[in-house]
Amino acid sequence: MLTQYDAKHFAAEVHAVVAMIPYGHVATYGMIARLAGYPAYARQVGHILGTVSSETYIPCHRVVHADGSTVQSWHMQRRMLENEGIKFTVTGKVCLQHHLWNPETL
DNA sequence: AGTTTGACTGGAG
DNA sequence: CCTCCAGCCAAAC
Repeated sequence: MLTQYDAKHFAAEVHAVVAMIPYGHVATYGMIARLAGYPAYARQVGHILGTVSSETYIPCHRVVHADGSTVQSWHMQRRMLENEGIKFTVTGKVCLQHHLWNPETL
């Protein structure tokens, strides 16, 4: 059982949630945090994806900011998303109305 | 042990 | 739609 914050457990949960994001869809850092069981850890999700992601392949490029914008310090992300058919608005954000993943569709 | 940093978020202006 | 800001929390200094 989990009595307090456990970095390894958190990383494992984040890994599992991100892995189920369907092709052509995206999720936000906040969604991942909530689905992983850590509602207030959106920032930590970003930390995990930026460091632990090298261990195993996970579609971390499908995780964007809550407003649909892509990560400023990770320019390759947008290209990867466009490569799988994701559309962007003229303001440079992912068209969430069409691509935001709905976890209830599992 | 105090401060800064960061792949975050929602609300206010 | 954009910028600014307080709240957020572990990690790195």
